[in-house]
Amino acid sequence: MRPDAPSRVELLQGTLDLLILRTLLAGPAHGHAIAKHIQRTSEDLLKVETGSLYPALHRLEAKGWIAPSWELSNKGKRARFYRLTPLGRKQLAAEQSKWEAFSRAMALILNPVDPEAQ
Amino acid sequence: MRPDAPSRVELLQGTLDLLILRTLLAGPAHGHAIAKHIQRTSEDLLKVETGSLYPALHRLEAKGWIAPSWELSNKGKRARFYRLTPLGRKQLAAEQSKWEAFSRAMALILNPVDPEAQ
DNA sequence: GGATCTTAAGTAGACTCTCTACACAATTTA
DNA sequence: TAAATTGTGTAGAGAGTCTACTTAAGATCC
Repeated sequence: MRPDAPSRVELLQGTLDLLILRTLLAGPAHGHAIAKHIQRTSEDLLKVETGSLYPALHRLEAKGWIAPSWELSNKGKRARFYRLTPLGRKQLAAEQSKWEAFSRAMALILNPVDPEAQ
Repeated sequence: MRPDAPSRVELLQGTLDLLILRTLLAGPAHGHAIAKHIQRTSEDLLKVETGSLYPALHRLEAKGWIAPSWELSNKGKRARFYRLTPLGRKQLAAEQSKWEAFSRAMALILNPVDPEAQ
């Protein structure tokens, strides 16, 4: 058990969908595993709370971007596995480019190139 | 007058404070000018609506990060100029590094390096 | 047998922030 | 006189994340 979060960052609103969709690109997974993957892959910078995770999964399912099925986890427990739908792949691509645009816009403001910014 | 937004991106919640503080680092400015600076500097990717801008300015003022004073704009109209306070500079530094951490975390997930991600 | 830990899914409600859609006022331009 | 520009502001809706719970089943330990 890790003593405590190194320096956790709160999720910015609107980014969780993208994180979930991107995680599922590697293959189907259940909620618990998705959250762990995000936390581990982000080197513990991000942590998805269950109160954010499950509503988000239901939201994505309702929009037809992911599809669920009950299966057994590798610990032998019943778990709801989600997989990306074709629509979900399109959404992933859209959200990814939206993120890149936003990220670029932030960079433009935080690190201005123009010299007249006195 | 520009025909229409090229491809505008919505602000992610929690980033406007950072954008405002960073803008004021270049010197005092009034609300209208801050919004225009953000839009122009981001190459029209971002646009701050007045319904977001003014509540944000009042929020930052209430927290002691910016300080207002009525002055005349260069168009000769009364305008509320805000300047960064010392506390505001600290906050700017904190939010900037929070953004960088978050941005790095997103990159880790969107572009995983590890090859076992099958 | 009972207690506790781990794995897994879930809800309720608070909270924050951005947005749309307005109102208001002064000045300039047509 | 009308309309555009500059500038500040509010009300209310909507979205999404958080804290703080609840429930359940299997595993482990005493």
